[in-house]
Amino acid sequence: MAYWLFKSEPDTFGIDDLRSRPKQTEPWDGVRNYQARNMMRDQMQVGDLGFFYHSNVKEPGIVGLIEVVSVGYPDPTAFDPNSHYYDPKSDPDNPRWYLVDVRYRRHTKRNIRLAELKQYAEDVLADFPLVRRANRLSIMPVMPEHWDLILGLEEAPD
DNA sequence: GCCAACGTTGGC
DNA sequence: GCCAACGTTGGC
Repeated sequence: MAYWLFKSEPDTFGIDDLRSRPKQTEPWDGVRNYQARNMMRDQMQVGDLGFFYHSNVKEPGIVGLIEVVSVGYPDPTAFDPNSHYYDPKSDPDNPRWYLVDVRYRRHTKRNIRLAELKQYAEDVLADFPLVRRANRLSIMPVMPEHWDLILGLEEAPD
């Protein structure tokens, strides 16, 4: 079982949107970055857990927990000319983009803000990509010790 | 709105 | 295969 972090802009798709979906489940579509694709296609397993992170907002941070409920499979939006995520270079016989389905687990008790996580950027979270400057990876692995630290922060005063 | 960082594209 | 130009991400 592995841990991940999934970034999303809540104006596009936020934790509340996921909770309101049928079965509280949604394909994590539209990822067009090879590193992120590889993680979904090759590494994610059913039962893996993820942090749901809100980016591009006033106070970016971790707002919830989600669960991976499928292994990787081709992203159908890449084949749909009407989709915002359409990629004519992705061939159904040789798909370029993959996704997993994720299910809502819970909101965190509070927004565990990026600014707060950055306080640990020089020590315990030194190799956590999220706290590095100008990090653009939309999906990243979370080491178990980092996962535990962050869940501990959830219980701390805001 | 600014801009740093970084991924992608395409000319050569 | 190099690398400049360009586009996008995302914090601030």
